[in-house]
Amino acid sequence: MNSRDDSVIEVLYALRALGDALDRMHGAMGDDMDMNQTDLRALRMMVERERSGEVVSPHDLARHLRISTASTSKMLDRLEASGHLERRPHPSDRRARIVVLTPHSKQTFFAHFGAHLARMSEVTRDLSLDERRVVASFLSRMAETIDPR
Amino acid sequence: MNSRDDSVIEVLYALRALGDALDRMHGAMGDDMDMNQTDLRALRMMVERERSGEVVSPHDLARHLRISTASTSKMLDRLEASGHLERRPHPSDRRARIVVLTPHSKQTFFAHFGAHLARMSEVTRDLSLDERRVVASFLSRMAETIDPR
DNA sequence: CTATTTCGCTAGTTTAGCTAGCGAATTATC
DNA sequence: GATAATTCGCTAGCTAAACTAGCGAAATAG
Repeated sequence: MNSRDDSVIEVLYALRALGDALDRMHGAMGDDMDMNQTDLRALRMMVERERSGEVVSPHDLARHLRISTASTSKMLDRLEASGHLERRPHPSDRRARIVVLTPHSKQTFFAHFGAHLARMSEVTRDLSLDERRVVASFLSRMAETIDPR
Repeated sequence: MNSRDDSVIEVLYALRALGDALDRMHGAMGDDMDMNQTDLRALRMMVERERSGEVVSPHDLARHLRISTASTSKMLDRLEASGHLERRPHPSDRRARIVVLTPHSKQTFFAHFGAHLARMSEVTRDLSLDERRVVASFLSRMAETIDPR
């Protein structure tokens, strides 16, 4: 019983350390790319959304980042001025906009994230296929538990 | 070969989702406790350091949070004013200080973190002992890889 | 013993959030 | 079909929390 609890605590401890490490990685990436954390989170969201073939509206960004639509407008100004994205008309709703990443932005993003990604892949490849399944499912369930969205 | 890569990507995808979820949890905790992210990160660091029996100086906090010592001073002012910590003289270096959490602060922290912790423990308890070992070791190695400190 | 470094602090500036409120477009109600 | 209500993104103005520069006190090096 005691050893069971200890093993749980070890996992949670490692989870906290990982969260810290991710924070720091994001912090360093922000410094390198000369942008703040929110703007970088927006970039990450857009990369992910484009990967899965979805379009992103300013409203989506506001919801995801939990900032006001007003602050989102200013953020989009920054990201547009720095050449990271473009505002485009929404195809069906003439009130709305969609935002799309520029090729330059994606290049910059992966140029800075690529090295991390490679090292993270390596660590993951050390796992067996079964272990990857266990880990991926655990991480997903944990994410879902922590923030059901 | 293809399925191997897919399984890696699934893990990394879940990892990103988890990072997002932790961010959101911390954001919500900050809102609930009416404090900003940096101050909350400071609190988390101090809880952790006290757990492992170490003392914390303003300088330690500045390094960990990657903010200037000037900003750290102001942050300590905030945390002291809100009754979260006390500045104490450093036992051996009369220039320096150490900062300690108040009992009230620890109570508040765990009152807000407790529910999350319980749910996270549950998810972890669904794993077998072997799986916990695999997960904990993976998370630790990943954290170490991402940010060797 | 003097010079340099380290510690935390204050003062003033900048950045990036916030709320309030606007016009334009859409959707619901009569 | 007219009009009322809602939704969308934006601007203006305010505030919080970071930053840099520079200070005095204490510690350490030459």
